[in-house]
Amino acid sequence: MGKRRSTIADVARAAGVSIMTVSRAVNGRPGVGDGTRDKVRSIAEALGYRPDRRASALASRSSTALGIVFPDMANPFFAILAKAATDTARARGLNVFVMNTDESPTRELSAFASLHEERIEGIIVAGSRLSPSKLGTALEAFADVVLVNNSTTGPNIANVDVDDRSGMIQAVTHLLAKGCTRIAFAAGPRVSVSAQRRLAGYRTALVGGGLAFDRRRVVKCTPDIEGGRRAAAAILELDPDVDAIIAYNDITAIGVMRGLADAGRRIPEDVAVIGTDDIPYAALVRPSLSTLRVDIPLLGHTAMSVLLALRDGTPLAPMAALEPELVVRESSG
Amino acid sequence: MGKRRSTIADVARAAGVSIMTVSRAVNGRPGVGDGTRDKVRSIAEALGYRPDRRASALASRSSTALGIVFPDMANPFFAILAKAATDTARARGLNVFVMNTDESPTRELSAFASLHEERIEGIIVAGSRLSPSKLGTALEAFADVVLVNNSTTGPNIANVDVDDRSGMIQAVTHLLAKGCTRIAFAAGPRVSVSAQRRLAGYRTALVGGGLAFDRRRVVKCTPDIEGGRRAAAAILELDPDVDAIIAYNDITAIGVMRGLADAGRRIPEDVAVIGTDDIPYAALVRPSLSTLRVDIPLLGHTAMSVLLALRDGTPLAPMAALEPELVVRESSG
DNA sequence: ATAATGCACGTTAGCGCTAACGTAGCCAGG
DNA sequence: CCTGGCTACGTTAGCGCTAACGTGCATTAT
Repeated sequence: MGKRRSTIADVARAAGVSIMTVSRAVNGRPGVGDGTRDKVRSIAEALGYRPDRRASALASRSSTALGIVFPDMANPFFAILAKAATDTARARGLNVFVMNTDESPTRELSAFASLHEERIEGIIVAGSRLSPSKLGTALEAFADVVLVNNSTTGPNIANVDVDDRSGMIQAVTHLLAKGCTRIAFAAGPRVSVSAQRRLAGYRTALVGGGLAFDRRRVVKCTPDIEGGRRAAAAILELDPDVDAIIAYNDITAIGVMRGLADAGRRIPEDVAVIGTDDIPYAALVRPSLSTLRVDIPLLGHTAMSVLLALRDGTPLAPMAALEPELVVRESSG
Repeated sequence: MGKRRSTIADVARAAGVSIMTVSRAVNGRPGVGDGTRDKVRSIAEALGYRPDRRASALASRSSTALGIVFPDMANPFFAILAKAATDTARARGLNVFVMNTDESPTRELSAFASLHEERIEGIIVAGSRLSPSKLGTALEAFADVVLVNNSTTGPNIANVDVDDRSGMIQAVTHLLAKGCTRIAFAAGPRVSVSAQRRLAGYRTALVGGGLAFDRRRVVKCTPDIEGGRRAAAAILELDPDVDAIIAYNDITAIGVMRGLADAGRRIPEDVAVIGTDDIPYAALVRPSLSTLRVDIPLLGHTAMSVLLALRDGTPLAPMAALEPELVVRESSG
């Protein structure tokens, strides 16, 4: 069997035409007669010819690969987001490099560098852990950028957001109505913009409800199960009579519930818990988790659609933030 | 600001050397003096030069990008596997295209085609949904292949496996010891090799335990929560007195538990349930799920390490299959 | 002293493809 | 009849990089 893969030149030779004609025929571009196009295509098929996207990108100065960067693929929120985004891209024939940064700013920068070395032009960044200025600088390497849940702006940057503030207000209001007065916040990573927005909503709603905002009730933590567990322990130490904990996201909330259980607290009788995102497991854990529901596949699909529109140069209206919806389950029932 | 990104030629000009010297210096290859190397590197840095990997791949006929293909990124098993695999690759400076096939053989083939167009040389395929012959043909396009949980072999193919058969025997034996006699299997997709292996183990253990193997107790299903729910309903219809259900994987098992709950069955009093994989949520759902524990990050890391070894031409001993470990929790306690 | 070696670099020829600009043949209009 | 315009191609010159093979010079062996 012929080991060497066939190139455009092989097809041209076999078809008795020039390589430009093959290029035009294979890419469906005008300037080829119908008969010639069909003939070239069937010969290409017979030879197993597949265009080399790298060479094509190099020559045409435009890539068919995209990138997506986020902190943690083991978090179902990002996994589902990335799934929706990559599926949307693939429906258009575009491949995507998926970069997991493990919550590390350094690794996030190195992901951007790698993507730039691949001469990727369009990327989605979800849940950046970089400061706005560092992020802004890093993003200059890309022609089109979609930021999910981040406020950094720029000429080449579009933003797709969840209305974290509003969601948080819903959560706090619900807890206040339940009679909770000692509401703590397992706040996630300080560098996360959504963490900051959730904190702002938390504070606004507390004050609006006539309660004092107490910075000591805000405990930052890593956004995973273990971080939630540690946050719960820290909160209990500061205020053993805490009666509600809102968590940065659902996996943190799950950790918080474990931490509370370890300390012998009943949920929700002693302490109510609310998460954010409504990952599929939120409804399944014990007790089932109240949370701020976000349509994650829609978010991912939207982010990619916006990126594709930027790429096409299609003008697009600024997006309204997605409104989360409070889902009350056992953990705050 | 200079919009055009700098190329190797810009660096060469600025440093007063040839582009080959820049190439050698930047890539840390021999044939450059220490002083020259440092000087070139600092000038490259100052100009913001980043090598173009596509051009480099084209010229050197070797790519620094890899691929990973699997059915469902929303399944934590694959998300965690992919995370471990991509992290291992990135530690070596390699980027990876992540392809989600949505359980569709057609999309799996199209993923391979896209990867081939990117002239990817090494890929990991986990949980292929293709027949051995179609898979074998599709994989000829790649120089190095690692198959996770698939028996297809070939000159360029390495296999990394979980010992599904053994795991299944542990599960059935445990249920037999509990006194279960009507043990059904929510079997997952028929095309999945691990489903076939789990079925074989199920059958062997049943017969070994003195029970008859009844094909009607094997109900295939999509490997997700909804599939598990439907499988449970189908199993209850065929045998209302079923006393145990083993599921293809943990998310299927979670669906099975929901289906049983919908039908008013108590778990484990009426029906015991056992899953496979031990995804992080298995321990957290209600009731907590007995499962066959697999070290998923290790599996992903191993798969990528094997791929990198193949790429390097490092000879490697054939791998022993990873042994799953039965974790008994409430669902079968 | 002289040839043989090794090292630090430079030059050349592509990798597979496409943008941009040919060119030849055809048809319409004056 | 010629001009102009169109279509269907072909030719040329790269994209940014590296493999392979120079070249010149200092060092060493003989």
